Amino acid sequence: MSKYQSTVDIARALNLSPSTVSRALNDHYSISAKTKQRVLDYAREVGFQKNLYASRLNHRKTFTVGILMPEISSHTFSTITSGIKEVLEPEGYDLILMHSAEQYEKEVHLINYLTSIRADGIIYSPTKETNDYAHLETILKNKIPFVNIDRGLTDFRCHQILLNDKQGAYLATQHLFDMGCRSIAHLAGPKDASNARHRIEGYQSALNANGLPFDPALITHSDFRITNSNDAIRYLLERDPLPDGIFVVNDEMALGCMHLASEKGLDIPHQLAIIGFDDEVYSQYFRPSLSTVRSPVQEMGRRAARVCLQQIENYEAYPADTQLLTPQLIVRASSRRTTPKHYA
Amino acid sequence: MSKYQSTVDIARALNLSPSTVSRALNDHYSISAKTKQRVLDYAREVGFQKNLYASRLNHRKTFTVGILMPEISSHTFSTITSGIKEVLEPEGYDLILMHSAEQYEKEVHLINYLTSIRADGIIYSPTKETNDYAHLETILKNKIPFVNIDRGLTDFRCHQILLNDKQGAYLATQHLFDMGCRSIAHLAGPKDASNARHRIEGYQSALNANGLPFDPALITHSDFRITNSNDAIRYLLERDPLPDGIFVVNDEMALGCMHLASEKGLDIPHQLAIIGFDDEVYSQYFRPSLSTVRSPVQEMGRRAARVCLQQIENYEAYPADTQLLTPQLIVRASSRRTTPKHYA
DNA sequence: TGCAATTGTGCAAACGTATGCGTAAATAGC
DNA sequence: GCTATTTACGCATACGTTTGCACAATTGCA
Repeated sequence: MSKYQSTVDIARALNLSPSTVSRALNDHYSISAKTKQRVLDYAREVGFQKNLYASRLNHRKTFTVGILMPEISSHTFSTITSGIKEVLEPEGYDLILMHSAEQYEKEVHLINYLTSIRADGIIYSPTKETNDYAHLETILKNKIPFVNIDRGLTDFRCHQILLNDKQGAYLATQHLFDMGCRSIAHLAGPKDASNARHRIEGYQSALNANGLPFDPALITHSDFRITNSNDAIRYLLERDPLPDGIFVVNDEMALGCMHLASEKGLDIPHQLAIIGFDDEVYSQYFRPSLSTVRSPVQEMGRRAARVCLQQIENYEAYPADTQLLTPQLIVRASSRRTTPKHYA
Repeated sequence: MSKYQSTVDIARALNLSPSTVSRALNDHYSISAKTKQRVLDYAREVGFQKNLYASRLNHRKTFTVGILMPEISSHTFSTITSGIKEVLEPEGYDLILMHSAEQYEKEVHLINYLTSIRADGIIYSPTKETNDYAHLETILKNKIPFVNIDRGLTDFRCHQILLNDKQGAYLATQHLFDMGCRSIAHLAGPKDASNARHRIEGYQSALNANGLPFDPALITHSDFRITNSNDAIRYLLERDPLPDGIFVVNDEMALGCMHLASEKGLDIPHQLAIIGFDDEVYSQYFRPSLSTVRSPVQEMGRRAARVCLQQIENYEAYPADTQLLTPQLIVRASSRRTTPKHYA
């Protein structure tokens, strides 16, 4: 059975008091070099590890920040995390990653875990299921530094760092229009995901601005995963007449779209122009390379971390605020049908 | 300043003793329904969260398992994690993900963190820099359930779940030979990564088995990332005569390889056959679709979790042991030059 | 009405580490 | 050689929660 030694055990073994052992382990000035050496040697020999539960019982600050994400397999997640690390690790914070796997129940459990270990701050993104924020009330009541990212929260006041999804979708749709597309379909995300909704809004807004009618038959929903999207894609590809452009809610599904379109022998981009969203690492290497909308995800992580730090330093000084990041249109071969000047 | 209320605070407010409050919060049978309700209501009102540092001070078991990975952006990592969750969450364990970012120093720090919070088990993969295992001695000395995965540890006795990388590389190289390739290059991984080394061994072994000479000029190294591999890829593509097949150490770099080869106007697979390793999600959607070697990563996670559980239940009963998982050859368009019967 | 059984609550100790304070021993200063 | 200072350590307490035990209050039963 695993059993760590304690400072008391060490004290007994070396005929010292626990306080001396504790001070020796923490390199306290008042302990003689000789005693320190004795303690350190013995501690190493028995594989001593401080019990954090005891150690932190006295201390207000834990120097840990929790990151809770619904999804960990995408480029977006790992890059956000990387941005967060960039800011928080130099400040001495440990990062604890937790994964809610798009399940509300787990999210609640893990938020409780993070507050129970008295994380100094929490950076969070909700699951697709999340529409009750009762579990976040505790965080507000205790004034825990908290930042919501990537997926917006409606009717809950807190710091948020979001992408301007509507603008990104607008850019993508406008681009397809500029490339000559006049029947633009949208392969959308889940109806209950706020960023997917905003992308639909941007899509509609761009159609509207260009005098194109909004045809509900040209929009279909799936989740964000390529493996679950074949039916939705086929629905669009088998329409008659075929749309001449598709704005896809993310690159992963856009990939599936290109794949099935190729199988059908469609010429991309001339028969069908395709643009995705997210600029995954692989998107530029595709044939044809995939046009997309890039979100400054690393910057999103950095900002979230900074906002978290500010709250840690002075909670009251920073009232809840939402930052909207600006997306960038990336034009590649999957949509480049002509080359008007402004896209040169 | 954030300040949680304690059971003592609640007790004072409700004119109860801390023990009654504690029992009420834990739904202890000996507390009256009325008192429980009073406590629960008040606790909710003030946003009470149990202090885990105090709570776990008394208890041996924490029901947490730490996962420490050098890299979190790949499909491999997220799938392994998913396999681990599949086994451990139903058993009631919380999973704590930590990221060493290929830095030995961080690895040491985070291993210490995980032992300090008395994780019931640790599932781990070393960084590329790791060749000193002093920090793992503590784990052995305290008999902490521990499983190393994906990247082998040399000269350190512990439970390991690894892929048979040599066999996978052998399969890939043999396949290129079967497709008619007679000048097979290898775009390898970092020299100090054990799985990259094993893949080189498998490559050499297959050359040898087929009577092909090993030409050191046909092997070049890079790290595993596509963004850093252009020079290495160009080195191979600019050789004269051009190799007629390349076995690439992972799919990500194979993608870069296909991309640059296409830019040079090479016909894949007929002038140059390419096969990768890992079967990333996007590989099958490429054009040409990418041949690869698939590792049962989900199963790797499941097995690691099971081995971890066994140790938690009875450490002594399971002496250190290494399991080698069998890779699977996935033949797709990037290497399918002819179609001999056994690849039909 | 008296006594036993049951119910609900409080007391006190324990978990392991950190730290203010007290003090004995060693050293310095004259 | 005596006092003053410094050095090195121990004592006691605190952190917040849990839990064995004691006990008061209530109920049940004859």
